[in-house]
Amino acid sequence: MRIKDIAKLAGVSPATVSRVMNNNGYVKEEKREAVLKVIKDVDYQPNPIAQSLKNQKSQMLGVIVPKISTETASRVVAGVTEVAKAHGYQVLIANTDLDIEEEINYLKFLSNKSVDGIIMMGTEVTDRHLAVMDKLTVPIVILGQRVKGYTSIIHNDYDASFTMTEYLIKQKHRDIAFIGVDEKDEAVGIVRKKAYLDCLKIYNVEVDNQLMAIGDFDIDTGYQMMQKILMHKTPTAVLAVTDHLAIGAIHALLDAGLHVPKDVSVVGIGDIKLAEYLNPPLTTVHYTFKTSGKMAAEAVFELMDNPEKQGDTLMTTFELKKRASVRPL
Amino acid sequence: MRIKDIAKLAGVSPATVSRVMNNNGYVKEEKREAVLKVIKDVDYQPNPIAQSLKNQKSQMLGVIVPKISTETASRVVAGVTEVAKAHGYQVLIANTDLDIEEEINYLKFLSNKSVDGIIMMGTEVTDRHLAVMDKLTVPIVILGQRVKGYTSIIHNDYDASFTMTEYLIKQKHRDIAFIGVDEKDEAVGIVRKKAYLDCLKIYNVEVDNQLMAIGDFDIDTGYQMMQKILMHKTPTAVLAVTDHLAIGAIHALLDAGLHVPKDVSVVGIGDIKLAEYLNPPLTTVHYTFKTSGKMAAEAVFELMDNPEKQGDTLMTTFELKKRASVRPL
DNA sequence: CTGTTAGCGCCTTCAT
DNA sequence: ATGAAGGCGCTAACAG
Repeated sequence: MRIKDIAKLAGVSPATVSRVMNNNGYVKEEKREAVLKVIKDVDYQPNPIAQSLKNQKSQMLGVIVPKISTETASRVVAGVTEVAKAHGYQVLIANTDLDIEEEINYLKFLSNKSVDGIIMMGTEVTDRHLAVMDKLTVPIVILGQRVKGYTSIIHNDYDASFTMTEYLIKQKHRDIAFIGVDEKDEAVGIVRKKAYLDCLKIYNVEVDNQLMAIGDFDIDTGYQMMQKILMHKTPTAVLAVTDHLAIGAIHALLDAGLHVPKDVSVVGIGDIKLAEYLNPPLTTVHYTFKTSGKMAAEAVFELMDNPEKQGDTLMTTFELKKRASVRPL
Repeated sequence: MRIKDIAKLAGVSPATVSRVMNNNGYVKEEKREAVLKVIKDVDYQPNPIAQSLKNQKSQMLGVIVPKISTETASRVVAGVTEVAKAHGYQVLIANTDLDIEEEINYLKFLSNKSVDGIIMMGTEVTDRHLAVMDKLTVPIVILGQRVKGYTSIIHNDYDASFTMTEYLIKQKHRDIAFIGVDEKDEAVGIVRKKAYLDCLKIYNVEVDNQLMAIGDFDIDTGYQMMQKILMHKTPTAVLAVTDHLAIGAIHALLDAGLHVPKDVSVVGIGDIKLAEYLNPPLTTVHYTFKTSGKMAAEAVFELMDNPEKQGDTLMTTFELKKRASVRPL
């Protein structure tokens, strides 16, 4: 069913139908009603692709995620879709599965007018990303990392990690192990580690390199890193840069016959949904990922109207969730 | 940059450029190379919207999910995107947030050629859904529910629930509580309950209605339903129809001073990622949601070529994950 | 107030 | 082997 058919049925021209549908231009009341009636009768819906081609707008937002099947990503997407819907937009998901090439491919693909704005939830932003991003004609917002010259929504990783470390120190912990991730991930790999180190320094707590381990993002890694640290020394507390790593660490401790938190306190960062239902409930930092997604989407719409605002950095809030996995000394 | 520009730069006609890009028709080798060079030099990418309009294909799959920020949904989407990518397709996410009206709206919206196929992960399929679905011109696959006349990918809810109940009975449990959900969700609300009841019957275990509670899908509900059941009687085992409900139940038991599994065994269904890391690790049924997503996507592509195959029902496998939350009596 | 026309960018006859 | 022309469905400019 095309606009032409509606026009014929209503005894008017296609232009009139268009005017009625888009509510612009003048059209005599009776004709308007006739058109409306036909539209309703045949349940006509205009072809969005044709509209896109004509309007040079696709009414779609593209979201590039490293791995959709993670709690973080799906919460972000939930936030994005919510705002998108409010603007009459659809959301296109590009799942890169942590493949940098894919990220760049999607960046290119999405740029050709197939979406009106891009939200990129990257882990690593390389020069090649920047090369592609510089040529983009649609607004882009980076989520999770700060990228110079581009609007970024970042989680306050530094303060979060610092606050957490400080909390442990105030509970009189001094032997605080650290389980981190590779530095390729700027926010998680570098910033959270720096905050930990800075905090130790400020409080005059000696840094023991053997109490630090770096690995991947998964639970198993947390388990292995914890084991590695235990071979050297048993800390009184462990700061893991993600909740999953913390869970792995807790299991390694239990398997080593250590009780949490009686023998060793453990904290994470991220506050996954189940953190409070773990045993013991995990002390962690709550990030508002859905809100980040909303902010990112709002920023994109903002940029669609005011491209010159490009470059802002917005920081989301966080909240320390004190739960039973920490014991004061 | 349009095809016309490329044509001009390469000294050929737009038609020739099109032929080169789509690898059809004859074009002299030297011209082909000239075109290819220009395309590479200017990093030209055709406008997918114009292609869609012309080809009457959008190269996009639509996925309607009840709530993207759930582990199930995101795993399904991961599977769909994987298969879609292999076919050169993009994935459009429609997040309904459990709103039936939205589901129907999206069904309508997606049908106008804005996607070439739809995967609907519904909780409830009403007559109004069917009315819209009947008019669809693009293939649709239902995931998670069986709908007559439509290709459906279903999880083997009956056998899974039956197997789980049987497992408890074989561990000599007789007072087996049941925490279910509303019957509006056919697969989870009705089928899993029926399997539980059938199994009790077959093994001549008496059904105690006070040991059964029905509520929502979240952890808190599991907690409350368990409390309610405990007011009546302390069962030796609890079958919760989802892992989240099981987690809530475990907490209610702990708060009531009961140990799991020493005093009460608890099992769930679904095998969320953290199930094995809970304390105690949760005995549950593992569903392959990502695989379901893949199957659904493959079925859609299949239907695009052979629409007459509409109506198949594919059942995914499941696996009983025996973990420490169950104690034999 | 309404209809005709042109064009968004691409692909596919048709003619050469 | 290649180019010109028309059309996918829609909307905006221009007449009238």
